[in-house]
Amino acid sequence: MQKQESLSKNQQIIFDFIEKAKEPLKAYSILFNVQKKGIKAPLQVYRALDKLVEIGKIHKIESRNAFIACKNSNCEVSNATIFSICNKCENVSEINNLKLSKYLTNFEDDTGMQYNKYNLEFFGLCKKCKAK
Amino acid sequence: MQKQESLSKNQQIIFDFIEKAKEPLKAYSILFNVQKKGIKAPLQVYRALDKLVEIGKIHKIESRNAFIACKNSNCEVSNATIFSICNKCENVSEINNLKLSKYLTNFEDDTGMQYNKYNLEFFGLCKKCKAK
DNA sequence: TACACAATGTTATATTATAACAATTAATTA
DNA sequence: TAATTAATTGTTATAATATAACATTGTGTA
Ligand SMILES: [Zn+2]
Ligand SMILES: [Zn+2]
Ligand SMILES: [Zn+2]
Ligand SMILES: [Zn+2]
Repeated sequence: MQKQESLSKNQQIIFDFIEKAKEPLKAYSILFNVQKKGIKAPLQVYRALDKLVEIGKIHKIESRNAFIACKNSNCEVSNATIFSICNKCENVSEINNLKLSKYLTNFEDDTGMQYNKYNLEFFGLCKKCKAK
Repeated sequence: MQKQESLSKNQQIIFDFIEKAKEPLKAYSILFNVQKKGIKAPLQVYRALDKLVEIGKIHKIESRNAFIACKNSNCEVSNATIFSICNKCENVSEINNLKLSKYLTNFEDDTGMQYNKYNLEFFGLCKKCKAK
């Protein structure tokens, strides 16, 4: 079977919902909201999420257990992610900084370990919250 | 109240256990193992973990929901963490790379956001697992 | 068509984490 | 030292996140 081009029914439903959202969504919040579309069980959500993460359409924000659509054409595969997270308003956005991503992709430590993936999360206060 | 110098009883018990471990430990695994010391409930573990993370004695590996002792004198406060994670043997170690940590600490994006913390996790195959 | 694999449906359960409230211990300061 | 305040502990219950196991259905390929 060739590499999948299109999403399956459940994958599409769940991706559409995440894509429309302005903030990262939690699995059970997604479940609650797509029940009208016929998705009834957590596992149906988690399976779709797993696949969407795998193919890079969405990313998991590990520190929040939440999922966000990829808006970065540079990371069609989800092996190199950088996020900016506001600790006050919980706004999350994907950072698209070529210099930084190159730096990280090329990073080598002294242990001989071979890296094929990384996830970086920056925390702080966004401009709005800082002003308050 | 001044900044705490010494750990409380529960904090010490749980820190000792994590410190002796060679791999990151999960909260309920810790709970199971310290029950003989009189710690009976999840909340007792989570409270100690929260405090230990806050003061930088341990770190949470977000992608694994597990905790590891800090072995890096550079990050007595847990606001700047970099980990190396083997996806096969699950070995985790803290990376102490001054150049990289400086680069990240000084990182600024174009949104005017002010960062005071970051967490970076690299994934791949360690030397051992690569050889197999 | 026959095969292999991906995706779905369903029920139950495992794992991770917090709420709420009462009691106790330790540091501060008057 | 006594009163005050903050940190820590103990305890029960429950919330939130995630996976196991198994049967079935869809989909692309040979
Ligand atoms: Zn992305
Ligand atoms: Zn904000
Ligand atoms: Zn550390
Ligand atoms: Zn390994």
